[in-house]
Amino acid sequence: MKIGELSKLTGCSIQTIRHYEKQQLIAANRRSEGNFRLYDVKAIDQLLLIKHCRSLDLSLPEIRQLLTLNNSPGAQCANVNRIMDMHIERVQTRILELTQLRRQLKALRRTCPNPRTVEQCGILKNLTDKPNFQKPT
Amino acid sequence: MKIGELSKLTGCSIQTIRHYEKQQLIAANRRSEGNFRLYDVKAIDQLLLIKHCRSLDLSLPEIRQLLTLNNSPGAQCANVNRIMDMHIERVQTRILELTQLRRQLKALRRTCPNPRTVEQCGILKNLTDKPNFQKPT
DNA sequence: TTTAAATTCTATAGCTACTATAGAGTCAAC
DNA sequence: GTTGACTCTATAGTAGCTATAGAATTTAAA
Repeated sequence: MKIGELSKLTGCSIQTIRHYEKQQLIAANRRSEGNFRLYDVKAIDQLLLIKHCRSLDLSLPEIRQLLTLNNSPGAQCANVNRIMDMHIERVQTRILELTQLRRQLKALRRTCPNPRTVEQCGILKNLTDKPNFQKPT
Repeated sequence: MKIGELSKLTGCSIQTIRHYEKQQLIAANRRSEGNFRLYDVKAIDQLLLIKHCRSLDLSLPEIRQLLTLNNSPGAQCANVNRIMDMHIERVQTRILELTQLRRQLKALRRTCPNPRTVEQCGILKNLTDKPNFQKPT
C-alpha cells in the first residue's frame, strides 16, 4: 500500500504521516524502486493508535514511548499508567488555569457594560492600571 | 532609559521587548549614537499594559488593536468590548473541550487500575481499538 | 589612557505539531 | 509515448517567545 491509500484509510494527511515518520512514530517497511513508501496492513492499526493518542492530546514523544511499550508485551505497564497520570494532571492544571482566567475576563468585561468612548472605557482603564491578576503560564 | 532597565522595571525579558517591537506593539522613541534603543517613562506603562493583556492570554494582534484604540480617546469602545467578548468565548470553548478530554482520560485510566503486563494493560488495549473519542481540536 | 566587563545590537535557530507550498521524479492507463 | 495522478525531498509558515552567535558599544576600573 502506498502512502495515499494509508492516508485515506486512516484519515491522516500524507504530510502528517511523513511527519510522524520523521518523529520516529511509524516507518514504511520498504520502498518501491522509485523510492515510494510501501506499507503493510499493520501500519493502519499503528497509525490509528497514534491518531487516537493525539485525539487525547498526548505529545508525540509520549506516543513514541507508548508505542515502544506496546511492542514489549511482557513488560510491566506501570510506565503506561505513569504517562497517563501525568497527562491527566496536565489537563487538570490547564482547566484550573483557564477557569481562573475566565473569571478574571468576565470581571473585567463587567467594568464596561455599555458602549462609551474609549476614554471612559472601564476595560482599558483596568488594563492600564497595575495588574493584580496572575499569569496562568 | 536603555532596554535593560526597561526590562527590569517591567519584568519583560529584553528579547521579549525586542519581539514586541518587531510585532509593532512598542517602539523606542530614539536610538543612541551607537544604535542602542532609548525609552522614556511612557514605555513602562505601555509595556505593563501589554504584559497585563498577555496575562489574560490575548494575542499580540489583539493587543495591537487595543493599543491603537487606547490612543484614540474619543472613539467608541465597542471594539474593545467585542475583542473581550470574543476572547471570553474562546476561553469558554477551550474549557469545555478540556473538561470533556479529562473525562475521557479518566475513563481510560480506570481501565488499568493495577500494574500488570503490557499485554494485559487496559489502557493500551483501549488505545489500540478503534477510537470512539472525538478530537477536541 | 588603556583595557576589561557589562550591555546592547542584528540575525538566526529552536520549540510543538503540523500545513502548505515548490520543483522534481515516478507510476498507470490509454 | 504521453498524459494525469501520485509521490518524493526540502523548505517556509503558524504563535510567542527563548536562546544562542558574533560583533559593536558603553561604562568603570586600573
